[in-house]
Amino acid sequence: MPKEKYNFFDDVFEVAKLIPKGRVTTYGAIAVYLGTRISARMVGWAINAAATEKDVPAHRVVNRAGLLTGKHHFGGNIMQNLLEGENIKIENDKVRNFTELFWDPSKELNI
DNA sequence: CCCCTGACGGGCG
DNA sequence: TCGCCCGCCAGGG
Repeated sequence: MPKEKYNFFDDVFEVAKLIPKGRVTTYGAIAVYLGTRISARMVGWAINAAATEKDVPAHRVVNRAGLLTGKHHFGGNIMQNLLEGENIKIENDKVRNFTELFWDPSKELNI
């Protein structure tokens, strides 16, 4: 508990909360926003833990292809259901109009 | 210390 | 867009 080794966990956690409703982002975009020092894989690892322990809209985070890679971890079609509840169309486990719905933190937040 | 795995991404064809 | 290969970093056995 004295050691805060999960610093980047919290970083991903904050960024994920900033994702606007009805928008999606990618693991790589978050990694770049945090400084590239962490790989996109670590972002997925972190967001997984964050979503489990915190209330993070992890369903708005998909891979670069717009594929709902984490849907299996949500269980059933929970992830797809949440996205469709935000007017995001899902087709064949992929986000429809992904490029338009894509929300880049380092571009939109400009930090 | 070594090896494998993982919600990934980029390059190439 | 898809398939294949490689680099990325941390954790578990």
